[in-house]
Amino acid sequence: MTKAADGRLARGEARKTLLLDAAVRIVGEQGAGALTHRAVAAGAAVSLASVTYHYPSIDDLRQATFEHAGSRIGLEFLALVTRTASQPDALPELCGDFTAHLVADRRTDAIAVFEMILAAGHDPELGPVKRLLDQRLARLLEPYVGSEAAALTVTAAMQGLVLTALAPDPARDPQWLRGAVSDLIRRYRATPRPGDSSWTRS
Amino acid sequence: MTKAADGRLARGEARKTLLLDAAVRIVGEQGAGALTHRAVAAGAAVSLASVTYHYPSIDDLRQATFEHAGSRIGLEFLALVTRTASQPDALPELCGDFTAHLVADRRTDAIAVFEMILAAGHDPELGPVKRLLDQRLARLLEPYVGSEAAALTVTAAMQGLVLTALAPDPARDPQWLRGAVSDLIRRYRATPRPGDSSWTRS
DNA sequence: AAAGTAGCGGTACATTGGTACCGTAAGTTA
DNA sequence: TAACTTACGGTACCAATGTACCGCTACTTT
Repeated sequence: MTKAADGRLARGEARKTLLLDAAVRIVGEQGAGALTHRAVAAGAAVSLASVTYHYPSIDDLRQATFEHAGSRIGLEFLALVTRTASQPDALPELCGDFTAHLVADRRTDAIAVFEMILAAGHDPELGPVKRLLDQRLARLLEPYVGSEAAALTVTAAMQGLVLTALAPDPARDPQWLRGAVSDLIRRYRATPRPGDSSWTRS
Repeated sequence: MTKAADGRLARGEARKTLLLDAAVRIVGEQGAGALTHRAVAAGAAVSLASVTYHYPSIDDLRQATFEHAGSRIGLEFLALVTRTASQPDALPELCGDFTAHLVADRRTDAIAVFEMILAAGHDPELGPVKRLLDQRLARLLEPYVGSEAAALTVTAAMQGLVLTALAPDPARDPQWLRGAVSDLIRRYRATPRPGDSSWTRS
């Protein structure tokens, strides 16, 4: 065989993960503007050259960071929904819990994802990354809300709720997001039955 | 009276508006990271010192830019809702039109507002600015959706829809946002009547 | 063993951008 | 008219940053 296991490559991949974890933390805590080669090097306690070696240009670093953050959130959400596939009625509450925890923990990867979404507005290169994430999230909701179009709408609306909850507001109930998200999803449930009490809010 | 009209002050205010208009355009087109004293000076065709005179630090410039963008959108939305106060049933469609136009025109002030919202996540100084805008928007929807809490939820969800629509996606129907927004608001209408055909989607 | 390559530390250079400073013209107040 | 203030234009300094380059080490292939 022409290629065997290269210990160096494995080490490189591990280093990349280390760098991207640090990068996501930086973006989440200080915004996309703070993402620099040097900041990542300092955050991961490695040399500048190690960062520029794996991500030569700042655009490389940005894109990889956003993909990393997006895939982390996406996979976690996938795990959640898969876990509850047997109990579709619990989906609204579970999504509420999921997003509430995301915000309560000030998960830097969640914030980083929004930085990416926004950057996609004026950086065409990031558009596909955002669309892929949206489609993954929407597909999980599709069985519950009925159509792909409705799933995309709910996905986008959920992002809006999370975005608002991310801005600290001492006057707002910390549990607001949980209720708002579950309520939102419930309102988009497919085939509403007018007599169903779970359709209208209690 | 100790103070009379100072022509210099009036000129300064006019210059400030000129600067902020350029600043909003820059943020909307290139993101918050591109907002620099020099970029604004170039965009407004004035000297660098003129920008640093009115906004000595970059934080001053950022905050003023975000307030400027937020108030522009807020006032426009206020005008829309006020204009239609006599026909509350038309609100969903009008909001759909409003947001659709915002995105279709790639309104830089709209994009700038989102940059602000996101920046408020890690910049406490911008929190109040965002809250003020949200409250203004929510108050306009409150009569329609019934409660302040629901109005805030709809406001946040709308922002999510606009945010998604701002990222260019050739595969998505340009009219998607209009329908999604009006549908969203309709789903949050107060005291839904199950038999009403406008409640369920056609 | 020889050659090649991935990973990475160190250094350096040019650019960008925040900010300070100086001077001046025009308008305002005393 | 004299003093004062606003609103600049011009210039410069310094820190941060993107990026290129050199060289060394360890691992892999031949």
